[in-house]
Amino acid sequence: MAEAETQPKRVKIIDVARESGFAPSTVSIVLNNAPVSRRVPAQTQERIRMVAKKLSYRPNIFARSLRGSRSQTIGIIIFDISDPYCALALDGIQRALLPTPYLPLMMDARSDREQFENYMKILVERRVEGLIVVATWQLEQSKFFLDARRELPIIIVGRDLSRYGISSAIVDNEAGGYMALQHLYELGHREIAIIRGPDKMSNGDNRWRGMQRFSKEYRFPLVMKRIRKLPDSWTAATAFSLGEELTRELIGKSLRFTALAAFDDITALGAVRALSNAGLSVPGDCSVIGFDDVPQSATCTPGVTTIHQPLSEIGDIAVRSILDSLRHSEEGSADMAHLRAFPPSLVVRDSTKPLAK
Amino acid sequence: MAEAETQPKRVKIIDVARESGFAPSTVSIVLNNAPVSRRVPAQTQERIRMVAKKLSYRPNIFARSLRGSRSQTIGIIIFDISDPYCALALDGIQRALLPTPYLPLMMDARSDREQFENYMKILVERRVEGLIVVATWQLEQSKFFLDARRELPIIIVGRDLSRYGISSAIVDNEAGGYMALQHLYELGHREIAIIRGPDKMSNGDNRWRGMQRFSKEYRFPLVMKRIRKLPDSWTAATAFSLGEELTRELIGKSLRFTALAAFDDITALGAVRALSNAGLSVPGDCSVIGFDDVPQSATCTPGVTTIHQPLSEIGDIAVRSILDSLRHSEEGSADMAHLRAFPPSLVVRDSTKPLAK
DNA sequence: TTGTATGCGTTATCAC
DNA sequence: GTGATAACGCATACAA
Repeated sequence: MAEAETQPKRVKIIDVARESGFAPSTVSIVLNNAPVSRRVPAQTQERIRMVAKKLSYRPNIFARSLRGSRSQTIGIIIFDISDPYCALALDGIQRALLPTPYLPLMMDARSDREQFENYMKILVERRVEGLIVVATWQLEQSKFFLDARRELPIIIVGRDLSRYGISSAIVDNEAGGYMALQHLYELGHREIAIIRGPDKMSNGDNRWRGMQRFSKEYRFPLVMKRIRKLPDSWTAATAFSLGEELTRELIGKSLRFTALAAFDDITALGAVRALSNAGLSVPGDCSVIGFDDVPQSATCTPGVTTIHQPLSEIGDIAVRSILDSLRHSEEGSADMAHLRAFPPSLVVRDSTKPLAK
Repeated sequence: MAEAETQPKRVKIIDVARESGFAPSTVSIVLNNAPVSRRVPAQTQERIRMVAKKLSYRPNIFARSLRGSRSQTIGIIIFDISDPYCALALDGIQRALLPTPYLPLMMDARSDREQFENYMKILVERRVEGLIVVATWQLEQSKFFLDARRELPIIIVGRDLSRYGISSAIVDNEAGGYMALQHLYELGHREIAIIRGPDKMSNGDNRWRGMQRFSKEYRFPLVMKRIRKLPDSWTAATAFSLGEELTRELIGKSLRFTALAAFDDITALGAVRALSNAGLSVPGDCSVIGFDDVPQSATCTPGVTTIHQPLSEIGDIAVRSILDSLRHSEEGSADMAHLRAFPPSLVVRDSTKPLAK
């Protein structure tokens, strides 16, 4: 209704120039802190800046990006923002990006591979200067990654794709698996059921590998019949019901187990549901441990003991890595793909307790 | 590795022109389906399109946006993506946006008011053609909204700001509050504790109003001493512990209550924790109902009965509203701010059950 | 030290 | 029907 009256005319650099009495180029130089600006008198600079602020001048990004090809933005592409793990990682990344001059441009693929690739193209097209990918599973090596990597620095959070030449930042999953099993063991549990990750994890399932290492070091044999593997159909959306189903299956076989280690928190929550439905209490009859430390493991009752991922640090490193690469490519120096793995930590809540003698 | 390495050089419209033997302007006209293109022979069009595809030409958005001032993007600004409610709403919006030619440009303010306003400015600056704001609480009338509204269509999801001339899409909170209380009542509960929303909700607390209406219609008095109000410090991050605290308080006063209606799901989860810590079982000793139907109310055990918001529809309407406004302003027709309220629905899980006689 | 001229890739308005 | 040309707003090399 009110839109016909005031067409808010944008203030351009030439307006600032006129108002301050200098030429547009001078204004540009000053406002961008160009190297040459060191030779323009402080007084001039101040005057220009003042006028710019007074007119609340904001450069037109399209013109700026068209001219140079820098956009001052970092692309963030998330495989599925409904996945609480992704949301947590995103938070870390955003916080790390805040003090930098870069603007995050985020896209959510909503678990759709095609969308994911499409968005990657779009982000490159939008001239993002770097790309941070948050994808925790079901992400195979993609031709797009390699193509994109030729044009801009790129890092992936949550998966290890370093062997394909893509920098990666992840939690040390093996250490986490080790810790989870160790925790149950030290509480006195010896009959432990395990729900492993799906085969398809291109990580291989390092959490499982960590458990195997623990088993070896402590000479504590893992009994195969108490172990189930998540199917490849496992996603953030199906984790709960799969966890419930596999646990029901374990219970049905009337295998004894006094503790259960799940591949992740949501799977663990499904396990809790199954145990409860079978009339077993957690942790009374069975201790349960998860992995990831997503918000729901803290807000359910009993709170679920889990392995925490330092996503704040991971986000930090992801951002720093991108900025480093940017600087490197500016300086023409080499920039190797690297893998950063961060140590997880144990968060003890109420779903685990010492084995009653 | 002997494969032909194409340098990441961008293909421009002039390349397509050369390759197809026509002029850049003709190419532009055809590829954009401009009105004039009706007069260029089908054969020419086809040839141009073919070449464009062959070279995989993608127009430079910066040049395009600089020239015209349309960006083909819709801005989405989220007050806090960690809030599962926001995440849910976002999902609905994204899905609705998918089949349109508009690209979502999303920013997450991470609960920071200043960031929020800053991002709003940035989005306007980036020439988004419309703005969808997802903010469920703690959002007062902002000068920015009104300013922005003069430049582009804007709709807010999750709050009713229609009285300030901002289109809004929300769930019918009053109906929801009514339903929640009705559910407990029909299960036979008469001693019902209630945790109301904070005063600061600029909605006023319509959920509470709905409960009052139920109370009147059913001649079922609400007993004040069983009612607690969330403090203004209530946020997505503090909801759990506030719910726990208020419930502990209620229990401590040894007031009898056989059911509890919480302002939202997370608060309800806090209540469950408090009840459990006090040795009371849910729903055995006390039924609990939440509001929103966020994921964690389904994945905890027992699952929490709650009031579901049709966020998919709400997202749909938000997007449609923006597109309508866009069309209107193109046609110069009037475009009134409106309020759309959607009916919620009851989702019965395991945290409520009939009162044992 | 400051100003002028040029080009970034498109699209729209004209002539042809 | 098609093609040359101007303009969008800015940054930069170069001239003054």
